[in-house]
Formats: sequence, structure tokens, C-alpha cells
Amino acid sequence: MAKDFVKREENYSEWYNELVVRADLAENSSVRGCMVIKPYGYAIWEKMQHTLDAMFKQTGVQNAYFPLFIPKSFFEKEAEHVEGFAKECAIVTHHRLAKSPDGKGLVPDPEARLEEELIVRPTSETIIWDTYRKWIKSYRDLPILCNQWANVVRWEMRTRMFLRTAEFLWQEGHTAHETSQEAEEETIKMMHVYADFAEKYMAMPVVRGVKTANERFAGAVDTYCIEAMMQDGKALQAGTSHFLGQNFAKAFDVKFLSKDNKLEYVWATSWGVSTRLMGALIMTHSDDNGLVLPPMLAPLQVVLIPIYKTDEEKQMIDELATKIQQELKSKDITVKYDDDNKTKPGWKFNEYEFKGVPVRLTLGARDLKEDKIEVFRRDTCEKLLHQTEGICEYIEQLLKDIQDNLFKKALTLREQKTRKVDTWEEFKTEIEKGGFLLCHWDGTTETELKIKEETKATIRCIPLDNPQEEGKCIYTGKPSRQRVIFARNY
RNA sequence: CGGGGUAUAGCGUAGUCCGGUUAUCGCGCCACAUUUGGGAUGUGGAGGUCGUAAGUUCGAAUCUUACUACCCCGACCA
Repeated sequence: MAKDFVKREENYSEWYNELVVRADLAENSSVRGCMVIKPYGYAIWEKMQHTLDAMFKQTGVQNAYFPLFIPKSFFEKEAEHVEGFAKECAIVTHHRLAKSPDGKGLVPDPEARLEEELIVRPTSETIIWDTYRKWIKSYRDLPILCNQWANVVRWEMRTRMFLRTAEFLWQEGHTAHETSQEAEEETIKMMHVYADFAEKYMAMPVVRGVKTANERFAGAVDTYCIEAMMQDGKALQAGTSHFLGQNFAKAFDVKFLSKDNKLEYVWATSWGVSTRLMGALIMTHSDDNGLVLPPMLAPLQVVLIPIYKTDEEKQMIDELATKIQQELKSKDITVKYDDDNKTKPGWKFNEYEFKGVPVRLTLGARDLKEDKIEVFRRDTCEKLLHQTEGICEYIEQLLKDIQDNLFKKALTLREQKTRKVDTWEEFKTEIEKGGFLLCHWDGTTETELKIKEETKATIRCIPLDNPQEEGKCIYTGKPSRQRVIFARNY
């Protein structure tokens, strides 16, 4: 058991904050709203990056890099886009510091004011579409499928590590297409890439859906999303993919000559996931003993811990540990033998448990005499003794089982916390309990906003494979043809 | 930006109301020894401009003023 660690049901948000720090994932920095991602946390992010990067490339996407700074004038070009982001932009006004007139410290040099101020990107659509204009002349130049791994800045009022920080890391894909249909297909394709990644690698079940007009990305025609449910029943938007129509092409005058020699505006998409996925991963699986990681994203999958009294015993354990390490490595399993003498086994057990290492093997002198090894699995916290013979095959299978089990557990929880609600009275009490509420809605933004005002619940999405069913809007009683997902969200 | 709160060692804290020796305690850290099957024990040690600046006073962590930073609640949000 983790010492002095707050339980989820006592204070979920404190549990999360403390977990992030104590599992060595990240810490608050001296810069307001910005965090330091520590090596262990960054290793998880890197695994996500590598996997996603390969998945993107599989679909024909290439990586590129665009500037951090965006001229202010670019932002003014797409009306809705400005409105969405203007309130949270960091602005560069000077390019040089000078000694303060009172001799103490430094001030922006008044002589060095920028002629045109620069915005630190909150997202890169504008600079990218300004660039694409130069790249695109004919239908032969299309499609363009680019992605960039970058940092962005959104000056948030209230921040939480990984879930919402002023600066965060993400990837943003930006594609340009000949036809509306092709762009829409791309949008949906990338949503599925995200969903596959979330479910297969993060072991996190997601709902694939489309956002309502109110929740849509600033400047998009349609926003598709993957929506996950955290253990406290709150929804978390884990990834978005936008069909931008011709909005940015028109704003940045990006036209191409079509096959039939007509000048047409280009069709666009953009899609992204961020370090927010780290928050999603943490809140989907972790428990009152600390972090729980799915084997496919765990930087360390197996840890070996020796227990011995004499040098002879230690030597015997060393030999076995070396053999096991070699065999596991040959199966592409990451393993560490922690024979550091500075801490006792009990301390190590707690440490690796808290950091979410999926499997621990205890190589104890006592068990070894009987040719046995103790195996501990982090997801269920179960221990068992296994014959030394065939231990590596067992672990290989166990890692797969843990991955599956985590997904099933999360899915079961989501199903338990998802229910249909048909009356407004019921809605108001049920929303307090958390989870997803499937309800009829009249399709108007006014109703959506009123519901949000009264209950803090929003429409997370309209699921893609949504069954059609006649019903009445939960709030206005007007006719509706399908249920949508209501929830409180992060 | 509105409303409330906090600031003492790496972390968590006592002391502040009612000013007075060398600023309290726990964890962590360092050294040595004994330990090792679920966060070891003993002994010794290091570590502080009490958020910053000014003021009151013989004397300020303690009283006054200003400033700064952070936290919580709102508005905003991947």
C-alpha cells in the first residue's frame, strides 16, 4: 500500500495531482501554468509519439515543421478562428532587452518594438495555409499530407498538469485536398487512427463521434472526436479531427487548377492529439496504489528484484537474473534488474508499484531453492509462484493479458456509467452522479447552452454509429431522432 | 479580471493573536555500522537573508504599509 496517498473516492482531483508528482511523471515549474515533464513521464509520451508517428506515416502522412511565431495579421484572416483563440494568445512585442532606466534589471528595449507583433502559435492553421498557398498550383500538387510535432501555447486561466497547461506538446496534421469528399474521408480516417491508438495501445475505450456546432473547432465545418470516460465518470476529449471545408483556403486564397482547368479553392483538414493523452492514460487505469500503465506504453515492462542474505545467494540470483533479462530482451520486452543495495526490497516493491510497472519478479533465495519465482501483476495486484522453467513465455503472455484486462476493465466501467435518461428531473439528479447520459436533444445550440448553464453538462458528441430512434428533447420536448451523449467534462 | 486564502530548510509544519536568548518538529539528505520475503534501526552531521521592500521599535518570523508569487472559488478552455 502506498503510504500517505489520498484515495480516489476521497478526493479524485487531489489523487490525480499527487499521483503525477509522486510517480515522477511531471512537476509544476517556476513558470506559471507550465509544467516540467520528467524523464519517466516523457518516456511514456515518447512511446505514444513513436507509435502514432508510425501510424500516421502508414497512411501516407509526412512530417514537417512550421514556425513557432505567427504574424498577428494571419490571425485576423479567418473570422471564427480569431474569435476562438484571441482570448488566450501570448504576444511577442519586442526583440531586444535593455537595462532598466533605474539601473535595476532588464526591460523590453523601447527602440526594439516589432513592426508587426507575433503570436506564439496556439495552433498552426494560419501559418500553414499561408505556406500551402505557395505550394499549391494544380491538382497535381494535391493532396498534401503533413504533420508536425510541436509545442503550442494557450494562455489558460486555470491549469492542471497534462490536462490543461499553458504550453503543451502535441502533433497537428494539416492536409489539403482536391475534393470535399476526399477531405472528409481524411478527417474520418484520422479519427479512426486516434481511436485505434487509444484502444489498442492505451487500453482506453473511446466513443467515436462528431461534435455539435457549439463544441466545434474555431473555423471548422465539422469536428470529429474520440471521447473517453475517466474513472470519476467525467468525459475527456482525447483527440479531434476537423473537416475545415474551404474556410482556410478562402481566408488564405489557396486555389488550384482542376483537371477541367477551373480555378478552385482547396479542401482542408486538421487533426491533433496532445500530452493531454497522458492525463487520460493516468485517469483511466491508475488506482489507490499509484500509477497503472498498459504494457504497450510502459517504459519499463518488467522489473526484477533480488532478495538474499549471503553473497553466495546473491551470486546465484545474479546469474538467473542475467539469463531472464537476456531472454526477455530477445522477446522485445523492456526489463530492469534492480539489485541496488541502497534500498530494501519492500521499498522497491512500493516504488515500482507506484510507478505502474506492469510486472514484477521477486528473485528470492528461498523460492529459488525450489526453482520458483514470485510474479506480481500490477493491474490486479495479484501474486503467484511460477516455476523458473518457462517463466519468460509466461511473462510474455501475462503482459498481453494485462493489456487486455485493462481495456476490459475500463470498458466495463464506462458501460456501467452510461445510461439512458428521458426526463429533465431525472437528468438533473443523474448528471450529479457522473458518467455518460444518453438523451434526446432538439438539435439547437440554445438548448445545449441552457442545459450547460443549468447543469454544467455539455454534449460530448453524437456517436458515429448512433441508432436512430424517435423521441422528445429532454429539455424542450421537441421531436428528436437520436440520442446524444451528455456529460460533465475535463 | 472579480471574491477568499497562504507565504518559515528540498517537502510538510510549530511559533504570529500578546515583539525579547542559539526559530520547533517530522520526512527527506550526508557519513558510519548493523540490516535485506512489503516503505529497516542506531549514532553522528549538513541544511534558514522566516516571500520582497520600506516603516515602527532598544529589539521584528511576530506590528504597519506597499509589492510579488502561489492556492481555492467564478468567467474561459484541448
